Order: sequence, then structure tokens, then C-alpha cells
Amino acid sequence: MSVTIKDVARRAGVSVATVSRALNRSGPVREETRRRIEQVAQALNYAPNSAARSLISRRTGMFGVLLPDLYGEFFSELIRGIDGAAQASGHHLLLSSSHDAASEIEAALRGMRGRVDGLIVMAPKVDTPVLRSILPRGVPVVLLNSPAADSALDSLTVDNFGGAREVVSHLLWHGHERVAFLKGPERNHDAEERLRGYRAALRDAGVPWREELEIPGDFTGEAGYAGAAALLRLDPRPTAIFAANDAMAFGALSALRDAGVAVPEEMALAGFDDVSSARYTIPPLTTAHVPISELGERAVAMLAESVGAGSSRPRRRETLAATMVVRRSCGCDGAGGGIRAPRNEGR
Amino acid sequence: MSVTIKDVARRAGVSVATVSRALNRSGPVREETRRRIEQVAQALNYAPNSAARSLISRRTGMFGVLLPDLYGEFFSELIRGIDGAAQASGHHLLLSSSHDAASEIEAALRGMRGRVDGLIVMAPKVDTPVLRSILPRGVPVVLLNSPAADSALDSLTVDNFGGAREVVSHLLWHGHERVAFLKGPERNHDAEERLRGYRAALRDAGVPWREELEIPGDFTGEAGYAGAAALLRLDPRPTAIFAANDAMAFGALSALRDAGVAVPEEMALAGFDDVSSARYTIPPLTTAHVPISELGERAVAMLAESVGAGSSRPRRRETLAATMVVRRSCGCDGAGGGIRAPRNEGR
DNA sequence: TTGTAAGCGTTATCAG
DNA sequence: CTGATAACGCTTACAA
Repeated sequence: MSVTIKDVARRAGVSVATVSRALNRSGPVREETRRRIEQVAQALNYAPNSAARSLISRRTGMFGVLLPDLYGEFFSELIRGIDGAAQASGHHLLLSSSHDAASEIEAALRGMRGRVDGLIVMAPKVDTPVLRSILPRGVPVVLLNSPAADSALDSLTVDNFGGAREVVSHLLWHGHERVAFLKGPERNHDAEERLRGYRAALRDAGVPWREELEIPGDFTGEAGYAGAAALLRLDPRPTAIFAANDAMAFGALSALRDAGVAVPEEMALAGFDDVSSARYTIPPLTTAHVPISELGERAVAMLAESVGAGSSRPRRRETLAATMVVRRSCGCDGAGGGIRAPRNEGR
Repeated sequence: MSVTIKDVARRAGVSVATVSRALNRSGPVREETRRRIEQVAQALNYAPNSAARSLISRRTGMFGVLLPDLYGEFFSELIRGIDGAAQASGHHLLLSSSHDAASEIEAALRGMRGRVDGLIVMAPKVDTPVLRSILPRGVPVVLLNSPAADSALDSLTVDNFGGAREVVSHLLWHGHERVAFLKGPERNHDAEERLRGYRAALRDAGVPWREELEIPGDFTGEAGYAGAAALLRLDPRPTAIFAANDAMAFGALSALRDAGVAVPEEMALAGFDDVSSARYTIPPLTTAHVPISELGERAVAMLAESVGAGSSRPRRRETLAATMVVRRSCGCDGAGGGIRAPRNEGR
């Protein structure tokens, strides 16, 4: 059915070997012959069969991407970064998501075996040793935001600890003494690091830690809403809330609005991620900016290096900074949207 | 390097043919033999080489997904729906995005040739005839939100026209006489249909159309901001704004807040998409709910059908309703989270 | 500079 | 039931 290299060879009056050499520039071919072959290929609309090609070359031209979820702006932005870089490096993306449990990841991994030249894996809920045991050997892997204390694998992380510490320090600098924390999911590495950062900032400032100010959550708006509502019932109330991510901060904002509590006057608020809608809330949200698409781009870059270098290359571990973006929800007079505010064009 | 079917055959003391039959249950194999083969395969951690397999079977087990962009909640949710359904039907997803121009799509399509069993294509900016000319023949395709008046291809659409008409009718029902429209990108089919819906609602209600109330835009928050700002300079001002999508509505909301214009008291506002954060704005946004993930799921379902049925199956064209969600930005006293309004007049 | 032929790992078609 | 063996479409020594 489809046009193969044989058809091109026949029509061009040469052997398939010559066609292959001509089209891939992988060997000597007389200039004239090559031109003719290329013309024929074009005319026949020939496209090499990638299965056959990767059967022999052992390259598929694809990178596998394993994510725990796709929901929300974080993943949207992450994939965007990955996709851009992958396209630039001539790779396709094999996407698979909605994996939390190790068993699901293992299944997805099995499905990708042999189909990809490299893997980008984000599995915040799986312990590194477990993860390593189910990861295929022989295929380059870049771990995203995973503990990976053990460094037999490339990994790429956001400085959750530093970002959280910076934000909470800022809240404390505003004079707040009871700063609450809306926690992320249990056993989620990002969440744990942000918690560590929160506690470190408290310690740095000599502010006493209070158990009742750490509220469990799971990164959803609903949890943020419930958490803030619970905090409002405390006596004395906290005067500032740091949410482990923006989605929870949004939920908290809703709860505060519903309760008639003014932000930032009666309650300061800050989030983490700097999701794009963070600047559109009222008041605009102070948060830690995570360079999400850059995270994706770097992951692909590392993978591309690994693929080229084989297993000889030493493993890398990179950390991207999460820098605070000051807007108004913390009590600062952020002039209309913070550092990354939309321009008021055509005024 | 990798363990092949030959290794399994040798270790099990049978021929490769038998191994193939046993593992695929594609032919008669003695029960005992099969068990032994399966054990060996397991022990050797054998996984069939998918390139070799698809070389002969002409099936890749992958669906290609071509999107214009990945930015924002819409695509996040869409991919989520697609991914879920694809996983359920045992297919992997080959993702490619950031394609607007026909030439880019063509390139991406060429890259996917032979790699996928089916294609989900969303190309709102490309005319159908052009699109058809660059779409590969022989591979099932489902077009998402494309004009596709010509029905030689499966297609799946959201009722942009009906949804927009419903929302604008609702705004008019509130008594507004000057309802402005923040348009989407030129030559974008969704945008055009929503514009048509806007105009139809005006006509239905006998409200005069005014050129100055149709503001150009491009689906971004920035455009919404600029558009609303421009509308505020009009005299007389409109009293309601319908944005072609939620992102622009959010931008408009920002502009109105910056200008000190109360929503909905001084200016009613509505959007389109019902992106998840639409209920967290202040006031919560009245909008048309697009069943985004359902759109993705249906697309995969249609594709799976096509793949099974070959080219004999008649082409399908489905339309999913976009139903209005009444919240507070339109002036209704929407009770909190936004109950979906029953469909009303004139459809 | 070109052609011949040997694979790559599977599945499918035959005989046995 | 099982085993040779011929494809599948391509790349790559090795010859010519």
C-alpha cells in the first residue's frame, strides 16, 4: 500500500542501497543520481517507514514522558516546555499520565519499553529506591522533582525549600507572628520540601512553631478552601497564610472572601508556583515563581545529552531556583500585578 | 543486548514461532508448553520489540495528537480526556503542539506518518480544504473543532454558536442594551462561531448591532485587558461584556478592577469555556461550559472505532453542547459555586 | 560510485 | 500441536 524505498529505487533506476545512502547522506552518491532520487522520492511522496528504521537503528526518535497527572496549569506549562524542546531536538513525545502508584508507573513504563530513546519521569509519590527498581536499565532517564538523594540517575529539581523559606521569611518580615501553612499531600516530595522551608523560615526568625498552624491539604482548591476555613475558627487566628501551592491559595482566597475577611489587611496570603492566573486574583497573589516550562526544557536537554553520550556520561543533578514574586496578597503595595504584570498597553 | 524472542525460544526449548503463538495466544499451543514459555519470558523479563512488531503488523498502538498550543486550562483538560480514553483503549499518545500554520502542521504530520494508527487534529486556523490536502490518506482522522463543512472526515465540535447565543441572550435578558464582544483571533473557527452566536442573539432580541462594540482580541488575558480598557473609553459605555473565552474575561476583569468599575453592578461580564478557575474569580464568572475532557474522550472513541472498522465506516460528525453556567458576573445572584442553568429560549 | 545481500525481531504461512 | 521459513522496510558491510 504505502510507498517504500523499493518503489523509489525502481522508479529512479537504482538499488535500494543507493536510495538509502542518497536520502540519508550516509555514503557517497553521485550528485546527479542523488538529485534524481530526491525528485522521485518527492514525486512519490515517499516517507521512510519508521518501524523498519528503528528496528535496525535502535533509535525511535521519541522521548517518553510520565506524569502523575495533567490537571492544572502546572502540567500544561511543563508539557509546553518539554514539547518545545523536544521538537527543537527532533524528538517526538510519547505521553502518559495519571500515574501515582508505583504499579501504574511500572505498567506505563513497560508499555514504553523499546518505544522511546529516553524517559522523563515525574513521580512525586514514589520513593526513589522503589522508582529505581522499576525504571528500565539501558534507557536514559531524567527524574523531575524527585528526591533522588541517590544519584545514579539524572535529576532536575525546583528549589522548593529555598522558595518556601523566602516567601515565609517575607511574610514574617511584614510583622506577622502567626503564619499558618496549608500543606501539600503526604509523601509528596515537593510538598515536604516546602514544609521544610516554612519551618526553616520560622526558625530563622525565632518565631515559635505551632502545630495547629500546619493544616493538612492535597494541592487542590477545595483543600485550600477547607484549610483556610479551619484556620479562621482558631483563636487566636493566624494573620498570614502560606499555601503549599497556588491552587490551594486560590481556594483559601475563596474561603476568606466568603467569610468576609479582607486580604491582605486582615489576613496576608501567599502561594507557590506562580501559575499564570496568580496575577489575576484579587488581590494578586504573592507567590514563589517556579520556572515550569524551563524545567521541561532542561529535562529534554539533559535527555538529549544522555542519548548522545551513552551510559558513560556522569549523572547530573540540577536545581532551578524558585524566586519570590511580590504582589499584593502579602500586604505589599505591588503596583498592579507584581514583577510579571501585564502591560497596560494603549493607555 | 536486549532479550529477544529467540532467547526465550532457546531457553524454553521451542521455536520462535511457538513462542509467538503462545505469548499472543494466536494459535494452538499445548497448555504445558505455553506455561513453560510464559515462565521463561517472565524470568528473562522479555518484552517484544515494538518496532519489529509494528513493522509486520502495521499497527503501532499509538494515536497522534496535533494541537495548536498547549497553553492554558483548555488544553490541559483536553489532553487529560484524550489520555484517559487512550489508556483505556490500550493506545499510547504521540503528542505534538504549537502548530498554527498549515506548513507546520504538515511537517508535524509528516513526522507522524507511519508512527500512528490514527490522528486527532485540532487546527482552528487552517481552512478545511487546505487541511484535507495535507492530511495523510489511509490513516483515520478525527478533526476537533474544525469547520469541516465537507464531511469526508470524522469530526467533533463544540456548539460554539449555540453557547454564545445563549450567554448573550442571557445578558440581554438582564436588560443590557449595549453588550460588547471581545473577539477571538481572526480566522479561528471557534472564535468565528462565537461571534456568530453573539450577533444572532442580538438579532433575536432586536437589539441593534454596533461595530464599535466588537473589539478584536486573540484569546489571551492581555487582549482581554486591553479590550475592556478600550471599551471603558467609549461614550456611551457598554453595560455588559461578553468575552470570546474565559482567559480574555479574566483579563477584562483585571482591567475593570484597575479602573474601579464594579462587576456586575456597573458592568456585567461573561466568558466562554468554563475553565476551572472561572468559579474562583470575584465575582465568579458566568460562562458557557465546554465539556472539554469529554471532547477528548469522544475523539479517542471515534478514532478507536475507525481503526477497527477500516475505511468502510461512514464518516461521523458530532456536536457537543456548550451549556451556560450562571454565576455572579452577569448580575445573577448565583448561589456560590454556579449551578448550570437549564437551557432556555430559541435553540 | 554503485549493487548485492545479510540482518534487525516479529508474525504468518506453510508443511510436518 | 510444532517448526522452518518467508516476509515486513530499512541500513550497512562488503564487493564490484
